[in-house]
Amino acid sequence: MSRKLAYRNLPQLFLKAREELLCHFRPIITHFGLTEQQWRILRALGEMEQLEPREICEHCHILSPSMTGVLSRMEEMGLVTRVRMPEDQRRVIVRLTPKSEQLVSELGPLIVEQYKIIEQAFGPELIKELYEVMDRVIAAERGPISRIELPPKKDWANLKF
Amino acid sequence: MSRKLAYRNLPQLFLKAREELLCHFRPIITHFGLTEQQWRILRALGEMEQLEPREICEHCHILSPSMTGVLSRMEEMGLVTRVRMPEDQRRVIVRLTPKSEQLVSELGPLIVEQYKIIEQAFGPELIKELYEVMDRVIAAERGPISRIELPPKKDWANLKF
DNA sequence: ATTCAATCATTAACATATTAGCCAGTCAAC
DNA sequence: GTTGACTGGCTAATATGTTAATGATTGAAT
Repeated sequence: MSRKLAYRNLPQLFLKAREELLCHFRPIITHFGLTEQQWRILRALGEMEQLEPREICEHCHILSPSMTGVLSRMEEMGLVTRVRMPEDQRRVIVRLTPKSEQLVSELGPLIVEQYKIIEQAFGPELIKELYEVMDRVIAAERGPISRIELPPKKDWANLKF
Repeated sequence: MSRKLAYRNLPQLFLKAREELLCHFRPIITHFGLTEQQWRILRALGEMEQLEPREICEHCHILSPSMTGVLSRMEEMGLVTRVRMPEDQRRVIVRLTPKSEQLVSELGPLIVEQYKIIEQAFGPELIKELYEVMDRVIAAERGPISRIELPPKKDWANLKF
């Protein structure tokens, strides 16, 4: 009874391919004492000047509960400032500090250098295709995809066999 | 001073695209009381009959320290058995249980159904291209890619500005 | 002015990711 | 038979992912 499914695990392939790329950047990022998520946020703030936590979540693909902790630690490290908006006490403005501005200006060019190296190694066409295919996947609407009907829920965790 | 880097954040695009796919499978997996990682392991064991933790780590892209906890919880739930190899007490054999065999045989077809739906929504060519591009990225050798030289390390976390 | 739904950030609880280090078991060289 | 390098699984410590719920704040409807 071959249990082999008809489709290879696509999300897992994404995971593997992503790791394949990231392993070339991780050493650079950790060299500066940052985590990958912290660098995503620094890079976003470097490009957008100022953002609200909610906007950073969307842009960097980090969930809100994680964001709270990440920003707290970054504030502690002196990498960002958090200021409540006077006109709406729920919202917050996040900015880079002089220190992190400096950090980004040093780290950014190194990342770009690494991209160039990877582009040569992978072949420029592959990189181009990558961006293109990714965009097409992301562009595919989430909504209109129908959902399969699920069988009645069993409590597998407590089922005895 | 526009800080915009020359390259879009490619690992982040992978993250987004992966999430775009996974959000169609996650409801199915959680419906059965599983996490995504647990399903990856169950699927692998369903196809390979028996595996050692080290092999599962490679196949499912889960690091060894995480694997310890995941397998412990799965053993606790009665989803896998762990047996030490007599001839080499360091190694362990992991297998499905009758319960999880049953689970996989129920869950697997639902996953396949969802793939078919996604394939129709995305277009079969896109899926095909996806698999192809992913494989090319993964095939790109990790070794021969040269590393940029890093500047002397500063302790950014404690630098005062 | 009060009520009510919606919004934003946060907390709580648990699972996993990541890095470093540990420890027992194996195996080959001495 | 010891030593020493190596392997495989594990622990520890910290950071993040994930889901659900809380709490304060706002704005619109009453």
